[in-house]
Amino acid sequence: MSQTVDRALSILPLLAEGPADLGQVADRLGVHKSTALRLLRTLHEHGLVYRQSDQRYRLGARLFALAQEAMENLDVREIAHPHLIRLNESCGHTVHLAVYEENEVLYIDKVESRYPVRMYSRIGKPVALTVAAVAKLLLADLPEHERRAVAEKLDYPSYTPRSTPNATAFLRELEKVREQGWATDLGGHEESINCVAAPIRGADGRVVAAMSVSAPNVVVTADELLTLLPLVRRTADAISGEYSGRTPVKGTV
Amino acid sequence: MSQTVDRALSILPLLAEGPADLGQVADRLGVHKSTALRLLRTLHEHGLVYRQSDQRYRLGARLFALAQEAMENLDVREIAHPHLIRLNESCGHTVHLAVYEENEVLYIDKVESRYPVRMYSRIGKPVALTVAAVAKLLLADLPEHERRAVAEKLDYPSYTPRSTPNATAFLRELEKVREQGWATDLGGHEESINCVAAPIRGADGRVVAAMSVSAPNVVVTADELLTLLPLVRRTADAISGEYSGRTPVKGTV
DNA sequence: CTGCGGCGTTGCAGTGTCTGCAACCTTCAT
DNA sequence: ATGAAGGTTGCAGACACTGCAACGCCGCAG
Repeated sequence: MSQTVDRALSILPLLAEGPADLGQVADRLGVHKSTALRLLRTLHEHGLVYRQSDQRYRLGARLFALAQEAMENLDVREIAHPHLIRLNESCGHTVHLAVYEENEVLYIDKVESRYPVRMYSRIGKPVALTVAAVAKLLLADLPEHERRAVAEKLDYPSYTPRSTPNATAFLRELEKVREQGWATDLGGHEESINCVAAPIRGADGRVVAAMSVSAPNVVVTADELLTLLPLVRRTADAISGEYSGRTPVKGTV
Repeated sequence: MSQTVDRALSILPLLAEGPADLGQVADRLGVHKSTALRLLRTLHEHGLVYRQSDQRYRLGARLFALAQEAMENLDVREIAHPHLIRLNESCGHTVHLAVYEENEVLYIDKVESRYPVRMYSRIGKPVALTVAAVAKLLLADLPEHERRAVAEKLDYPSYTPRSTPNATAFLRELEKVREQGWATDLGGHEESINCVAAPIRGADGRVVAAMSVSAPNVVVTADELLTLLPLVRRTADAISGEYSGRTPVKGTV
């Protein structure tokens, strides 16, 4: 909508790939060097871009701070956090919290497992939509046409033989998830990792977030993990209760 | 430098404070609603801004993803991480890694303590410059005039009676830190928390990052914490060695 | 049901801001 | 010393951005 801003913002993902010098930025934007310079300067003034010692540009510190603040403003996260901790303390596995936004699902909180085997995942990282249990829950709650649109636009990478193969299978899975009110990922993303997930709902019943417990095969089998389902659902429901204002939170006025 | 981009970027910190509607944004920017709308739209297209269900604007998901990628591109962090983990495993306390950038010091990594007492700090959060041990190390390494300029521009909040009171005291402290090659914060930020920190240097000897171990009084006294200094320094040196390419990293070709 | 007020959105004309150019400067390598 | 490469600046012209005003939408109250 706004050419100048559009160009300036296009610089950010470009720099996210790694540092670049003025010429590279100008080329990839398709603008004159002087133009790129002025855009970078503006970004720099706002701290979004940093000029490292070799004169090349990198993403800047304020970006972290902004992301940080944005995160702290997410009510769900704040409310959910103590519950996630408690769940982790009682079962020992990795616990995730995720939300859906604009065709992406991303982790907004994570509590690490209490044993040395760690999962590779990070707060802020986009989630594999087609296989992750939390993604299934969040997508399953979208209005029908939107769900269909998303499902057909997606790629279906075969992470493992158990990955969701295509849109049809995915939509069927979402339908199932929608009805049963919980979801799993049994080795669909990484062969040896299973997840079980439950939805967190707002006052209007819409799914606002999803949480999951993940554990590798070497620690517990899929069946054993599934025995945690009631606990996961209870936790998710407790969070839903607080989030939608139904459950008064002790300690709050 | 570029008015349009400048205005657009000013929206981000504004939204970081909390969601706002079109009118509020326009007012605070001092522009017409239609102008604000177009800026917001552009930000939206790039995923930096999200329109929540009540039509108000919030910071968007891509911001997390960008911050995430930026962080993963920081070589120091990647190299340091396993060392931090190991240090945490051997001493049990909270371990931080921080860098300096444009008048700010911020945590770029953190390993939580192995006991229930947790510190309030977050990756991406700016650090209290005048008291934190890591900040002292990073500022102490700045060229003299810059160090002085920063010191005089700062506020010196009295978090505790032991907080650095003013620029003079701070500069003296920095000089000391510079000479001894390590730093502490003994209850200067939070009465009951002590830190001991060491610098990580690049090939040219400049301080590129600083790491610290923090622990509350209730767990160990300041004196006990200080006995960890050699271990902290060894860890920092090991990281420096890898970072500057002096130590070949096993497992890497 | 209807009229009102608030808020977001769109088309348009004027102009102020951004663009690309070309010349200049610095740094580094030959 | 000389040249090349990349960064920086001033300028005139073009066009993208701005603010306005009118419109549409929704919720609310009479």
